[in-house]
Amino acid sequence: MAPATSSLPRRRRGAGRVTLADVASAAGVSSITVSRVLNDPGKVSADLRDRIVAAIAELGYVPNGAARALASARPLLVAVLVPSLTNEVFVETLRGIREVLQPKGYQILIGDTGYDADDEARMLDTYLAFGPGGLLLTGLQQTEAVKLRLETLRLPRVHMMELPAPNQPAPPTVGFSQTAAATAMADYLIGRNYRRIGFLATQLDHRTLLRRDGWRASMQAHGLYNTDLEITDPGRSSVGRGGELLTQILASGMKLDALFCNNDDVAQGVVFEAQRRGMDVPKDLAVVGFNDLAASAWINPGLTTIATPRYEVGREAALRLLELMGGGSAPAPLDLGFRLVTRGSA
Amino acid sequence: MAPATSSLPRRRRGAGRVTLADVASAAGVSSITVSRVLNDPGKVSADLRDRIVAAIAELGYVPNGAARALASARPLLVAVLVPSLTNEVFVETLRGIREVLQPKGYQILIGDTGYDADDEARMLDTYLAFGPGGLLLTGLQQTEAVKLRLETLRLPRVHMMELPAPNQPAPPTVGFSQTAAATAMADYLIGRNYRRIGFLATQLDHRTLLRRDGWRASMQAHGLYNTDLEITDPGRSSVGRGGELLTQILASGMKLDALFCNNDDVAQGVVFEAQRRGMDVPKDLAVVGFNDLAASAWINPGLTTIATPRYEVGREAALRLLELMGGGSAPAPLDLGFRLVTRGSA
DNA sequence: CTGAAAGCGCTAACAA
DNA sequence: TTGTTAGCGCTTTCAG
Repeated sequence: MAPATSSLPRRRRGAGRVTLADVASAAGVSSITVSRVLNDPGKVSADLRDRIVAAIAELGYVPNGAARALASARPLLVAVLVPSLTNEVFVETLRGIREVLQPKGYQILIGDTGYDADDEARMLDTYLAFGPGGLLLTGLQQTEAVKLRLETLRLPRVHMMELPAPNQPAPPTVGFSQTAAATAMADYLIGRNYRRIGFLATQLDHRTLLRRDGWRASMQAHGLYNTDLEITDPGRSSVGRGGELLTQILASGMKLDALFCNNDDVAQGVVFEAQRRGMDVPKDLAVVGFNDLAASAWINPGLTTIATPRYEVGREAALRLLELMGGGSAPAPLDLGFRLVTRGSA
Repeated sequence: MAPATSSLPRRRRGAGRVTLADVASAAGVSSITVSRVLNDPGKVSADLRDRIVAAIAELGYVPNGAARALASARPLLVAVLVPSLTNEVFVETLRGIREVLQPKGYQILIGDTGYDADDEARMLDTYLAFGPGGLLLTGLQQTEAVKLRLETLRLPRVHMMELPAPNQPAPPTVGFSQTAAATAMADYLIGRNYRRIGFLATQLDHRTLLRRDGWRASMQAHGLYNTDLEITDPGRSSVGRGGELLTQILASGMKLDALFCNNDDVAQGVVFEAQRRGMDVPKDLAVVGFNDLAASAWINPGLTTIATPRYEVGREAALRLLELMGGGSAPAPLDLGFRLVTRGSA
């Protein structure tokens, strides 16, 4: 006698994962009923539901997301591209994103572009292959190729952290004015009677350049601008780099009464190094940063800085993306502002 | 005359994404040939290949990952569960993981469990639905339900950061001995003639408890152990919390000559707060941490701490996972060790 | 080197 | 409330 299963098509691939059909036959129902229990339990009678739930548990069934995505054409993923995971700022943005998207059933594919536009382009293609329902991108500086692809795909997307030029057509964006924030900070320093205010720019990503523009605007408006005051270092920002750069500045004989660092990591390093050299911050050198990282309130002296709404940027961007994915129309850019936080360092 | 396409089945779902078949007909070949160009270009003649590549570019074709995963049963994802993305340690572990897995074509699904075993369990189920080829988990303390599910699934997995008890059956693991590291640190302090060495435990995750055990072992071996020396705070670790806890300790009138903090964040906060109070570190109070975060070398005084091989843990764990996914047999636990880094703080 | 047919596991549409 | 049928877009198997 032939084995009972001989007439069934032999399972060729996919070793032996438990499928919907397995659960269905164990519970004595059709697959679609099991599917309903999973997706819309209200549509199945309590009786059957219990039997099916029991069968699922017993067999250890795990739904196959690929099959589900393919059949329903309803995306389960959102791709998020940030420049760095090492940076507290983007981690908090991600937290905001997650808190909005996860309850809605979306999983997040996180891409770390390493501040590199070409890597971003490659990563985008990879992630697109997973059929995400939407995209969350950092900044507005994508490569031309990426922009083109984004346009032709017509995939819902929201850009984060910056703001488009006013009165220009722009993709949905949630952020704040990096430039205005830097101008506010420079104005503050000038108001405190600092005159030789250096700008220390590391990393040189687009947001750093916007901050430098903001500082320049203020300095020029007050007749204090001078090219020498711009100190540039293409390396990655870090506390250590901040210390090293202060050492270089001092060695160069450059005279400054204040130093505006493009971010808090660097500013903290400058403060630590100044301390090590017995300099008094802010008397010998005022130091300010950008972002208000968690530790900035606790170092000595506390760091004067710009508090950026990164968590809120994440939340609001995700909220807008949700609307877009639901068929809503493109929202206007949202400016979430910033806050100047004054502490002992300037 | 009926339109040329009238005999084709009407496309019901999935609006209008460009498919393999579209590319195929544009290039005048069959879909499978296009598929081969994508997956194994060597098997297609240069002539056809060029035509197909052109068609792909022209139509802006993006492969559908769900369909590919479903048809090939070859997983494209690896799920990684870490307790926190805010923690530099895990971010560096992730970097190691990515550097190994991405060149092999795997994308990474990152889960942030928030140090919560139940959330970890939920997250695992969600991620399992994406059909990952393997799992990278932090620690060895999963809930019973999770352990059971992991056993029945027989999904390749590697645990990170800790080490299983010796001579016990254990899942593949890459890490180092948290306990031995803490013992080494306590021994070091004792060797420097510190006697009243407090242990400041925040967060209370499993690795913190292991570190406490290591400290206890050393203290007991030297007859210096005393329950009062254990200071416990269930809140999340942070620089700020470290400062607050030092304040509490001082207010309580407790006398200590050294403080062993369960991680560097907290230790940094303690150092900053001590500084603020005009205390001399290490004379009035020696302070040590755990992990050797980037900033720990730069604060004043530099922090004596344990350098942990988290980047290597990520790399090695990913390498082992790759082997397992390729059908290799379970590797023995790998101990990557640690390094005691002495700086000014103790 | 290229293609036809079948089917991965699930859900949408329609029927009973 | 439940089931039947077809098909999502791709790759596998097997032929040519």
